[in-house]
Amino acid sequence: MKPHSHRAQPKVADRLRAESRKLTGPRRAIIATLEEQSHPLTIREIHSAIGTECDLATIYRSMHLLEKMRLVQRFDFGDAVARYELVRHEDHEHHHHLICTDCSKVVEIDDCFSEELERRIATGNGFAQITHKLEFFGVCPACQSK
Amino acid sequence: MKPHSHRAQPKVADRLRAESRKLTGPRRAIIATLEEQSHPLTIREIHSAIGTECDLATIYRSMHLLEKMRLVQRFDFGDAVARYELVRHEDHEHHHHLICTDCSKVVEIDDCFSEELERRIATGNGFAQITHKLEFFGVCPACQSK
DNA sequence: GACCAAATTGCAAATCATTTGCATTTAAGT
DNA sequence: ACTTAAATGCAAATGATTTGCAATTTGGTC
Repeated sequence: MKPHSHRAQPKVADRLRAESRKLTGPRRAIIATLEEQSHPLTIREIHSAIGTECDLATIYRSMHLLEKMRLVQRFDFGDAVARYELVRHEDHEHHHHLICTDCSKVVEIDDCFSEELERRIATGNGFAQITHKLEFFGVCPACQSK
Repeated sequence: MKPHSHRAQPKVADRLRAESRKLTGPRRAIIATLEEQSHPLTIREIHSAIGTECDLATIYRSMHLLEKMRLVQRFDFGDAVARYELVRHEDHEHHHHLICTDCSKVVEIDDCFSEELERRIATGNGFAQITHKLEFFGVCPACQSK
């Protein structure tokens, strides 16, 4: 049984409709795919999970839209490939990852440094609307014993 | 007068020689260019600073080598472009940036969260050799008043 | 100071991720 | 069913980065 399967779809449908966007076949498939995975997926991974019934360009365009609507979140792991994760709960939107530099295994990290540091950096430099990107890298247990 | 001009060259020359690498014209030019800037430069910026006397491919190759030798450091700002900064002091190798999302102005940040957090994340997940990438984004003072 | 081998370069062609133009299709509301 | 804006597929374009290969350099040697 798929853990969260199709739970987000109605919510997504409403959000799309609210902006006179459409819940199309490809978009259903993309969201269903993201729902089954708890870690960020690349466009290519989404594409092969869906099964080529949908063009790559369509996925690129959909991800841009969904990102702008804050329904998905984009992550950059430093390789030149975008990864996307479904936003399941608003309060979980902010999180990071721990990526194995050897096998690319991804662990979700909920810890983050204190907001006080961010605030200090913002005010110290006069910047507003400050955010940050943070990802951790290391060698996972399995790869350490190779 | 250029602040740090040509100060790193001899050190770099030694490090290269130690690995039977060569200090060539293009490499001198690349390093000289990086020395004049305190913020990370893209390959294209380095190329146009040097003045086309050197092929783009050569710069790409040199940056890979210099990065592997830890003479330069690569940063990713989330756009699909690599940026490189000269490593001036070993003790300053670890730092981050604050980037204006409007005008791309870059401010160097020496603050970082406590190593304790990193250590907790590492041990908590059994990972070794842990590192992290962290960059801040916001709107700089100048762009706030536009 | 010439000589050699290995390292490096320039140039062009190849990759890879992502974007875009355009004609055709489709979801949503009436 | 009808209309229309939104979305899609396909192919071609972009942009960053990489790579093959022949021609040049650099650093060490005699």
